[in-house]
Amino acid sequence: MNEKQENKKVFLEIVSKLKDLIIREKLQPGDKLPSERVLSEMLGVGRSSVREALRSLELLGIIETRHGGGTFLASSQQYRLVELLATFILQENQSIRDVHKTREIHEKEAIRIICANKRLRELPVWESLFLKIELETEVIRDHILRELLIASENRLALRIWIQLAAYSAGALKKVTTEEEKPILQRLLTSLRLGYEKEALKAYTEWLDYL
Amino acid sequence: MNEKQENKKVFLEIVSKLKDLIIREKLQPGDKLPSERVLSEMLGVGRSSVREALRSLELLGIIETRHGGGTFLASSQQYRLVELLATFILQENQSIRDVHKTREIHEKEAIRIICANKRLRELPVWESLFLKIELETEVIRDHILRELLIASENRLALRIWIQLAAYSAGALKKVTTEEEKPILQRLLTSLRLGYEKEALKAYTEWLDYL
DNA sequence: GGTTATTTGTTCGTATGTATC
DNA sequence: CGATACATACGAACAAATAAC
Repeated sequence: MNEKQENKKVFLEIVSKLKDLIIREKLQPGDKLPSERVLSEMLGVGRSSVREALRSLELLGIIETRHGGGTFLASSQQYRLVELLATFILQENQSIRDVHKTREIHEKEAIRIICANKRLRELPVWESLFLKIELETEVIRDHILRELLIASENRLALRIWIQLAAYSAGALKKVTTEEEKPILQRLLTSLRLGYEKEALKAYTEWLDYL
Repeated sequence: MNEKQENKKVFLEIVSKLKDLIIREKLQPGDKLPSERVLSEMLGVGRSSVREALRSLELLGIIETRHGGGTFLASSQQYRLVELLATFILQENQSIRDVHKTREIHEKEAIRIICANKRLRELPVWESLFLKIELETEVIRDHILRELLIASENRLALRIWIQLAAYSAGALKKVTTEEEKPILQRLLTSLRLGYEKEALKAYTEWLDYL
């Protein structure tokens, strides 16, 4: 796929080559990458340049390095969207709003998909969540939302949502209050019955408590 | 409070210090950062470590370096992050179905947002597109969809969509056929009138021609 | 448990190409 | 054109952490 792009910068080429390597070797999270010296020889570049590329990927959270151990594909693909966005890019209100809006897009779509599918509506997890909300004083917001995303059976959307949720985690309330309980239960009940409109309405109401 | 964050990694400390520097000195896009050697002395670290930090920020698009010129705060602060992470996330996620579904999520949401907003509905671009479809034999699908995403005024969603669209570009038809014309025109007309339901229906019909 | 080899962490020196004045 | 400042890139060297035996 990637023809020789004649990148002026060596380290960018290495980043690209590393990406190819990860795909070609089908490396899984936690797998070990070749050592810096081996990469340096393999690619015919200096070790310093290899390090510059590896560091860049490390800052992104794509790889993890252990001193004396080696370099590994990140085990928790949480990436570092959170800190990076927060510290560098997301000073503007517009960007913050975009993150929340995009989260909401995926959450609402998950609700729609579940409502439209009998099998998904009847998953036992909704009853479990209902009881959990009933019994526990605090429920973690994202836990509920994650279940929605998981149930909607779109792994890519789930992955995107996880990144966005990780960012919002710092800015939003983490747990639900007593007030939200009835709203949430209405959401879950509507969901199980397939009442899309009511479910979405409850979801929208819930957003007001953020 | 405490400046010293006790990061194990020097390069991460430098990244952090650079962030502080940018804020403290109130550097604006395009402004010059101290040279590598100066930074190296200022922070009491080796030049290679400084370079590793600078490269990381460069990959993120936060700074730009000009060979022989110096290092500058990036003029266009873009979501480079989205593009970078997208390549990795999309590669891990080998399900093309998920890519299409996620595309559709964003496209449908864009339609909803436009329908719900008078100002967006009245954008001249819809009439232009309508005429274009009328006059030209072939219209590029993604061109139409991109306009929808742009109009929905969520830059993050737009960037995500662009990545998804690029990824699925090889698998889908690129241009519209004669048959699709009336459907598309119905979509655009409904959009301008704010008939969300009809617009979404036309969109769904259009999907069948993919 | 200890020794050795491997690997990353960090710095430094050197040579080279580029930009600016 | 020349001089200077700067980034680019490589490689050597040693420290420190880990892994292997």
